[in-house]
Amino acid sequence: MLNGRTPSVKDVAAAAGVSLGTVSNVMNRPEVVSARTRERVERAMAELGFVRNESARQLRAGTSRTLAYVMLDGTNPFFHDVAQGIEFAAEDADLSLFICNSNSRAAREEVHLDRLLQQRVQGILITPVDPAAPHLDELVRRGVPLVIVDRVRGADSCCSVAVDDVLGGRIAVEHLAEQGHTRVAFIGGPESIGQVHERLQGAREIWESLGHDPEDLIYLPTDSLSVAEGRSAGERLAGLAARRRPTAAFCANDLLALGLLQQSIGAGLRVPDDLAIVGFDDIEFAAAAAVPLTSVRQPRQELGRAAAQLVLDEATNPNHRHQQLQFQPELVARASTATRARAL
Amino acid sequence: MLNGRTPSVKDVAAAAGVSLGTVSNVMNRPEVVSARTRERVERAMAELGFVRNESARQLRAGTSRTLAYVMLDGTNPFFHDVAQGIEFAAEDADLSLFICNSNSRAAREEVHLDRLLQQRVQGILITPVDPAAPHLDELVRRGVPLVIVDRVRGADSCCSVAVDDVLGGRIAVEHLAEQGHTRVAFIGGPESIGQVHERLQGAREIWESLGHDPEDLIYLPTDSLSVAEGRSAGERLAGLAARRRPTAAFCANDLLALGLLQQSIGAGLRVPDDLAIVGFDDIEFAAAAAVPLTSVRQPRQELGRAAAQLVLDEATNPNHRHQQLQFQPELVARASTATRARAL
DNA sequence: CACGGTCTTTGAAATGTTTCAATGACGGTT
DNA sequence: AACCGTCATTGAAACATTTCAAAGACCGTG
Repeated sequence: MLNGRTPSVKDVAAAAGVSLGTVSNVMNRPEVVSARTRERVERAMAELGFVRNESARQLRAGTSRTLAYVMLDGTNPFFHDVAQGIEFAAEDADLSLFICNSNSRAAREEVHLDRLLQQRVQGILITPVDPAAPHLDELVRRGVPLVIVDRVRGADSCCSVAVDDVLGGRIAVEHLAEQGHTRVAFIGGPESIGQVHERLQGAREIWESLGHDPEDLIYLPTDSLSVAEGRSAGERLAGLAARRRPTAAFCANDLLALGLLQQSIGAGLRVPDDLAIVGFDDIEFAAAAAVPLTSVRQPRQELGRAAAQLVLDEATNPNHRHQQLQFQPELVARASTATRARAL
Repeated sequence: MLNGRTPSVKDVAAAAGVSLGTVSNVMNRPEVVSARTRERVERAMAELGFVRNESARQLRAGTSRTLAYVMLDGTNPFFHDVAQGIEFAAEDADLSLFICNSNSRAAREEVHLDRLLQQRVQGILITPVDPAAPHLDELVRRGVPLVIVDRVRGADSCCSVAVDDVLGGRIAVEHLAEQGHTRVAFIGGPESIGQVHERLQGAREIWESLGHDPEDLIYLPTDSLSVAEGRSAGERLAGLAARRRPTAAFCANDLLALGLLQQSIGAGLRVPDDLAIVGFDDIEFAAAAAVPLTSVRQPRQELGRAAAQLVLDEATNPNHRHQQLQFQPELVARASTATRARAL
């Protein structure tokens, strides 16, 4: 029985008594081969347990059947939701999705990109550590279909899909202001992350346009966007003099908000009565928190799906035009900012 | 400039004025080629922007450079931690990791496995929907290195890596009993999942061996292991007659526990005073919950790492023996079961 | 019965690598 | 000057597929 080797089209052809080209036709254009031989070939395949060798196929056909997503941070569920969206789109297009994780390390990201290039994947989706990194230009120069997810690049040298983060900042703070808060903290960092910068910018814009004193929007910087940093920000918040202490906090993402929530409750504060909290992303765990978290919702799966469609367009449509898609975020109000009678 | 085509070894050879075999040597056994020509070839590669075609390499060399993990449920962070562990091991072995997600659907799992077979990946790690599924046998028969993660298969037809779930159930309930609870709920399901079954079994064993009435260990079945199901179990719990209502709950995983916690707090219960809660897995969000969750910790990354090592051994070591590795779980006590004076 | 047309099947080339036996170059030793 | 050994390079075959021009088979028509 083929002495162990895994059977090739040649073996199938021999078993079915046809030429090797015919076997290939059965797989790639079944309509061209007569019903009788097709059936014979298919039976031979089943009997031998034939599995097409994708490397050989790709080598000869010159086209890969996989997409890749390089995600930024595997510990943040947000990116998995994006990946899920991409996966659905890939499934529809009958492609495989290769998921990599750079863990926010530029070096790792580069290794992954290099591998993907070697693999000749059909397109790359990426949430980069640094959208301006030169190795991304490199991809563009090479002509690899590329879409930046949840970030944007200066020049429109490639497609990107993102959310209007300035607007996100505005609606979060507007919501807090409506609840009567007059001193609000913004928690997030480092500011070098575009997202953080823009959410803060939106927050400041609306705050001032509502006639509040810029001094009353307090920026508490963090080193990263993690639960632990949220806790530590909570401690710093608690350490502020009572008359300077904010009654509400807007966190640059939900992980921070969850950390802050935990620390606050642990310290005996009531949420939202003593401290109202707004997060960003609206990950599943935001709704599942002890005090369900108000959050600025990003259409996470939609983001992924749209990105996949763009990359496919670039890969297949000869007169593709790069686009910078922008989605609108939307506020999901929950208990962590619930309205109540507020002492003035 | 090569009129658009991406350069091949042939182009590099021409540019460097050497034979094509020499270029290959530079990549695969640099020690055999003289320093001068090696340098010349490397310069040519850099100038042309040569990237090795992995399909061709794999086709000829007959060996793939990637591992694959088919995860069961992308919405559960537990599996991402496992994946992370695999990724580290793969990184050490200089391999790529292909991550797929079956979303608990057997059909999707099968599609993924088929693709991976076509890709001729070096080995497959999987947390299967059903460990007894025939398509897994198929893989074994084909001789694909295979490791089952976080489940076990009856016969030792392949390697597996798991945690002692019976023990996990025992230590969870033992802990609750030590805190003085005399009526405890077990929340989880469906029981057809091996994990659930064994954790329940462990719970019952220790409960009875401590001299408690089996009737006082109340089984509240759920349809799945999600946050939403946890909430719904909480409602059922609240609906029980006061004299039958448990003072503690052991949940088959952390998602359930998080849902239960949220529902309970929302309903005005104090945790742990009115209801103590133990989860399972110890995902990051367990510690980050409003009331930090006591949980039975699985060594998640270790699980992945060990699984990767097994699959590599099977792939490379000719006298590999299948092993069923079992890790010990360990209780991480947090506020959700904190000791307090208990009314008897 | 020759011709033309349609529908199937075939055979060979091509894809980009790796591998390995064979060749070549170069010094040093007799 | 002939010979030998070492070290570096070369050339061709092989891997499993796809593609496409060309050949064959079959049938009806004139």
